[in-house]
Amino acid sequence: MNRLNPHISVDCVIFGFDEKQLKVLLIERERLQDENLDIPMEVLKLPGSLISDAEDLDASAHRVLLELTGLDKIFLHQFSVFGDPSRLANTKHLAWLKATSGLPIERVVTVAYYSLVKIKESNPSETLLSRAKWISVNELPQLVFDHNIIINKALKTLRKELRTEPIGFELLPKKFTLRQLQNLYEVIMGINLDNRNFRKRVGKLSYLAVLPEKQKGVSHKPAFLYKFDKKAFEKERKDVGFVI
Amino acid sequence: MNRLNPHISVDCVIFGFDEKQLKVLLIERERLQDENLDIPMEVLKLPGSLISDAEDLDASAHRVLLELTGLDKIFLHQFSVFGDPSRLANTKHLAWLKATSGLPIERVVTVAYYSLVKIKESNPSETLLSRAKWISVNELPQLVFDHNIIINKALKTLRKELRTEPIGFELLPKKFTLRQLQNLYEVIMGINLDNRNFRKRVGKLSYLAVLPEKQKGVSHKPAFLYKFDKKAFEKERKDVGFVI
DNA sequence: TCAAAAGTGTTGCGGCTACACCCATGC
DNA sequence: GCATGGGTGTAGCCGCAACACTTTTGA
Repeated sequence: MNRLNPHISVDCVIFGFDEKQLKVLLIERERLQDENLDIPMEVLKLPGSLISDAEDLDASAHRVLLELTGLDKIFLHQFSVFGDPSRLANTKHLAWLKATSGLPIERVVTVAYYSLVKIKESNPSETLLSRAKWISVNELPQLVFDHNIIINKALKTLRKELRTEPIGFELLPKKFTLRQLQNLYEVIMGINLDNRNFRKRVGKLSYLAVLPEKQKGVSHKPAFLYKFDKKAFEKERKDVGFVI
Repeated sequence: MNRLNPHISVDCVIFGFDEKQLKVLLIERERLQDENLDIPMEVLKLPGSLISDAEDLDASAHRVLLELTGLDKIFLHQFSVFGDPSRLANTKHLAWLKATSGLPIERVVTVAYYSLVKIKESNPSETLLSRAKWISVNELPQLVFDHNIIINKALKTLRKELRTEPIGFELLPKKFTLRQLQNLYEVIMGINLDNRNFRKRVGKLSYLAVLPEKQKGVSHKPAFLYKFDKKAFEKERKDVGFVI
């Protein structure tokens, strides 16, 4: 009863932020034994997996993520489904999938998740480490199947959510400076923020708590460290007006 | 090649607004020939269907909707996937599904859409008319499978989208009064809006166009009619600041 | 002492809220 | 003429944008 279900998969777009760039964690697919290396074929893919029969979708996605980053209980949101009947039409990619799964694949509908991880705290398992790569979202190569489309939609979703949900913190270390937070918003949203106004704004947030601690070892005035206070956020959350 | 795919379905939460209440279009399921009417069983369900093999997900949802409302090219958004392995666990419901589909159902992952329709312009086909019912979201009975959960999530999604997207118009007649628009927001969001301020606000919107026409046959001062100008909206759309 | 980033206040403007009365129509 | 909902203006407050200099540290 714990067979793989060859009709449904999950794919995870795992975002990370390295202080300068927004990145995505991609996997170098296995080479086939008889692969003809003269015929070039995309080698990078999103981490994903067919679901297994008795497994919930969210559980599948968590499993993929745990295997890949060593991280448990992290931010993970289902954001879309991709089910175009021709999404696996690329014959090279399909042959690869059949060979590696050992299953008779016909049509696969994939449930897409996006995840936010703290790059420095992630810890890929040994076996995957060598095949996993953080790639900047601005320098994505052609990926297998429809994975570029999936990432684009994940990015759009992330930008939208970031405007209304306090999820930026998920991409930063537990303790972070206001400058790091500002950079994160600037990079992901593609905007510039006035430093003073930004500080005034976030200074009012009850759920952004300053710590009695400063940066160390920087060759300039060290900044105070902050943390996201989840409990304060849950308490304070009040939905504001709407925009028509 | 156009068999039904017994692993994946679509379900549509079709919202309508009747000036006072937000409603959902539900279907009375067929009775089984040998159904024991002494054993009560939920009779209402969301309109939905297994997808067919060569059909895109969106196309399936559009098909369901066209059959049900006679409406084509209407607002339809995929908003979630429900894939809990035990979502079909209710043995009565499952027996019913097997009997009506004639297929060996094991696990079905369903892709959920929500749709906004103008109740008065919808026109269910003869065969469905008698089995389709508009039910207020405040008076929902127990439905089959996990359909109550699906509707709740659709409602949450609708409220969220309504705050940032101009989709309320989809629920109103092509020509509507400002009072109708205000009622719609008040009912769906569960808030009260100051009439003067509401008018001032929407008065500024370039994409809300007043028509040289008034209501007729009302026993009070007739209101001007407005329409949503989609082109003006597309042009004007500029993403505003973000909320952290 | 220099380089690099942290941190800080004020002013003007525009948008939001709160609030009460007259108007046009059908009956 | 009365009941019903349509339609209008103002004043105060708050939040947001614009803008430049001093401070603290390591090298």
